[in-house]
Amino acid sequence: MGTVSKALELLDYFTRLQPLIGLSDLARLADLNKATCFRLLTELAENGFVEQIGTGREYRLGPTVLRLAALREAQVPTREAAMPVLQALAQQTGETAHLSMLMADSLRTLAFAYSAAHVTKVTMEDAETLPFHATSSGLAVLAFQTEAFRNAALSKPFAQMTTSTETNPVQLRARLAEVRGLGYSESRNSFQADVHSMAVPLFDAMGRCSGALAVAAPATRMSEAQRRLIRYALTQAGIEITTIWGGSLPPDIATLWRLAA
Amino acid sequence: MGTVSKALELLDYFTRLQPLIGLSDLARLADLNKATCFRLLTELAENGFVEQIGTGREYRLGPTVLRLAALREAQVPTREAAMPVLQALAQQTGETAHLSMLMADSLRTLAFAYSAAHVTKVTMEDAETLPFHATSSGLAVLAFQTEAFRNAALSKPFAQMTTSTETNPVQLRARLAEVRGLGYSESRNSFQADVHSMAVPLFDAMGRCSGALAVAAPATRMSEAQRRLIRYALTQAGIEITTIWGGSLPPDIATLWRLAA
DNA sequence: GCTAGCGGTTTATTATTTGAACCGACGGTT
DNA sequence: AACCGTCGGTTCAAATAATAAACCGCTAGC
Repeated sequence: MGTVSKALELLDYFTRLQPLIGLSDLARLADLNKATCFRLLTELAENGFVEQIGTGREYRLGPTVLRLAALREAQVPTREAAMPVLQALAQQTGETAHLSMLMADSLRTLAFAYSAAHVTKVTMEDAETLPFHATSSGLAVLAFQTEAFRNAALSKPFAQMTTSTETNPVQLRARLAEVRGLGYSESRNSFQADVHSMAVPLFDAMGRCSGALAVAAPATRMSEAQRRLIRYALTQAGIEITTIWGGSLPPDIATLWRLAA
Repeated sequence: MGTVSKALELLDYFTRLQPLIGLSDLARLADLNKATCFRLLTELAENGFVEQIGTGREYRLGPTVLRLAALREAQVPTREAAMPVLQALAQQTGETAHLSMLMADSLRTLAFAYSAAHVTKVTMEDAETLPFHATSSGLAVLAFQTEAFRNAALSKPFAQMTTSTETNPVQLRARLAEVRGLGYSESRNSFQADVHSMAVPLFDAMGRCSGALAVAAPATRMSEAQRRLIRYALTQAGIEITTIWGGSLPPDIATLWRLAA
């Protein structure tokens, strides 16, 4: 792996839960020599990708990422453009809606919207990594990737996140085939206990699946009628976001979703 | 300069005006060997910092920057938190307000807000680089940096952007001393002809100046009364944003701004 | 069917990155 | 107050990764 990737991967260790990281900690996390880590951090800092905070000399993400994000949004209005649809989806279904995108082979939460309909709801974190095998979004995205991508993803070990997490690759492949046939995915208590979620894939201009749209609810509220409602709302919102993004639905998905309506 | 910086600087060539760049173009722009440029781009792409677009194989900024920006905003709500103040400032003054931050030794526009009061207005671009010597924001920021920073910035050549641009380092130093004495800066026709702007510095938690807040108007509308209004509105908004950011005003600036009120 | 430029690849050469040891400073413990 | 561990940061020889020129196949324009 090149030096550049090492530096960029350092940025991945900054999370909502651990937004400040010291030099030695980061070197340990990234399994780098402290001197190497220091040099990389210094270069990142010189370019504003990280900055050092007063006491303890810890590092955090810097202001440059804001500038780049503003440019990216101006060119490809991904997040902002999808937000209204996401909010409408949350409102229609009365549950938490979230949008995830494929970034460098991992699926990350890009945005989410809550509904005010219930006090109990599924809560989300920004920029969380979603495991392919244990989330409806992950299944939806993985189902529509190339065989090569799927093989790579399925060859990694799967974390047993709850007692119901499916970790058998053979079973997972069967689930994915099923998802391809239905045009949407579903996951029950496999990421977090008591959470039932449904998701649809999203497609870019080249017809590649680049993310997913999902609705997650406490398992107890997922009645048959509610599942039908969510499936309908998801496919409609999926069409909308794909359109906004200038993407194109594969014909078979378009057909499946039309039948669901 | 390290390899990492070279890669990161590639990202700087993507602008609002040139959001898509081909391999050969970028190599020329960055003055890199095509092979080198290719390798760097590939590493950036593997990490989602850039992505390749269908036809022509051009590159553009990738989705990872959105994720990082979301994390940064969650930790340090810079842009979002300042937006309402910026909008109020534009409305109060009837002119264009903008916010810039120091990123890796260059000053960049982070956000701006227009007023609906006049049809003619100063328009802005996101992520634009503001020259220190020719903008009120640049003067405001430079005035409150360390002597070392100032020397470095003043030793670079200055672009003559309009016929009135001040490019004499000695004169500029005098201007900066004046800005320190006043607590705000002003620039007239020095960046764009017919644009008159005023700016105040913004300070972070360590009391370092990390950005500027400015109001820019067509020169013809800058009456004496209007300048007083803008100066007042700017200092108030400056106090507000500094507070929101958890920053602390240097005591002398606090005094100056209180007197302006 | 020619040419020029494109994105991408290869290769020996070269310069950069690397890691162990080291530094002074800080904070707790004995 | 002497000790200990760890912190952020530095040093320098050894090792590894980055580099540049030439080359490829391809497309578009003429």
